[in-house]
Amino acid sequence: MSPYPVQTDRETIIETARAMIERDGVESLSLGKLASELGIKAPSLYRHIASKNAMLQAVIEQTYMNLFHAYDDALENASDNPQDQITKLSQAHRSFAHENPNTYTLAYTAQHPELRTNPDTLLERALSIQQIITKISGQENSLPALRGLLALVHGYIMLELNEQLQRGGDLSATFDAVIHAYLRGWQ
Amino acid sequence: MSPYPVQTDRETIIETARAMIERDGVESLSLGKLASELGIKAPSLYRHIASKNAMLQAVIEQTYMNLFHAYDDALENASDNPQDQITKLSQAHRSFAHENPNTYTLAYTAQHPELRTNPDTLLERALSIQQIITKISGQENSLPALRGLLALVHGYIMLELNEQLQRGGDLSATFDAVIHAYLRGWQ
DNA sequence: TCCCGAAAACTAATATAATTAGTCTTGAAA
DNA sequence: TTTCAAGACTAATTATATTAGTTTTCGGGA
Repeated sequence: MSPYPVQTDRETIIETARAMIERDGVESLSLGKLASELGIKAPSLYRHIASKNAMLQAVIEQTYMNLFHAYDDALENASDNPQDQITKLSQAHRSFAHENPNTYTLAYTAQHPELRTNPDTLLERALSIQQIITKISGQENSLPALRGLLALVHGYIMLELNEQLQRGGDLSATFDAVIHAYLRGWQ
Repeated sequence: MSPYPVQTDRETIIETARAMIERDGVESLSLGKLASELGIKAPSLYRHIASKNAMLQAVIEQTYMNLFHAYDDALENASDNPQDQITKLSQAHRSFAHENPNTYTLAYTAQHPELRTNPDTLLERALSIQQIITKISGQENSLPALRGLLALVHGYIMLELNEQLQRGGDLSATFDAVIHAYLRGWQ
């Protein structure tokens, strides 16, 4: 299977890159530093990845997978009350973003089209959350209500991460209150 | 005032950079291309700007100024009904982002702390919007309600710009409906 | 056991970018 | 007319992504 003194493989590269981005920010990640952390030289990376952008794309995809895993954990700890499920999912999303601010931001603000994640990956998750929302908003409003929820959760997090909510107050409690108000508006 | 055959000045540099970013994206803006568009060589830019980051920071600040100008225009065309005022402001914000997607995204996702805009610049605007919100949510909830509104508007726009709302439907109408539901939740 | 091919590493080289150092030019003011 | 400072220029440095071409060594077949 593996010839030579194999130093690394694609999976290790992606995970190392992910960790380095999370630690130091995307801006400061170069293929040289990444290779060095892996004990190889930069050009050797091209045996495993097509380009730096392709590598970033893989990091973004992995980040979504990790986020979805956090969703799963959250749903396991939720009651069968839809309001509670949405709250738990939203909190899980926010916690994930706070634990992984740099990769989260990377995943959600990928400029280059080349870096965008396949929508189908996201669709399946969206549908299952939409089913929960339907119980609150009704069938006819479930897509708008879902879109607004995602916008609210993501927007709140981005404002926090960009330090644009600096006027004090308990930001966790405010988050919960805002979600609650939003859901009430659709009932 | 101006010695030599002056080719450019700071204001022209910033505005040209802003236009180029809007046209081609931040990623593809180099000081070389910028200088070339201005008819000079890259090192000459350093007579007017301290660094590329300082220049980006100025572009971001200008973008906020332009956004605030759009707010002013919107309020002139609004009735004295707070619900109407918030709707008009939100629509103006969204329109601005759609007309200036690249600079809008740059302004709102500046990674480097070096690029962050002075919070005081934003505070004055936030306060005047908060006054309007107070009439809907009441005094005690006005800060959370304001934060949620900004999150909702910004988050919705970012999802649109990142092409994460691809399942059809009238996105403008949905935006209005989502804002409306949110405000109802705080009444 | 030996050899050989392919995977995966390496070195060298190229192109693009940001930035710094040092020099030249010229318009305005003395 | 002389001077000087602002603003331009060229040359050089450092990083970085990427490509080309070369070397190494293991595992499987002769």
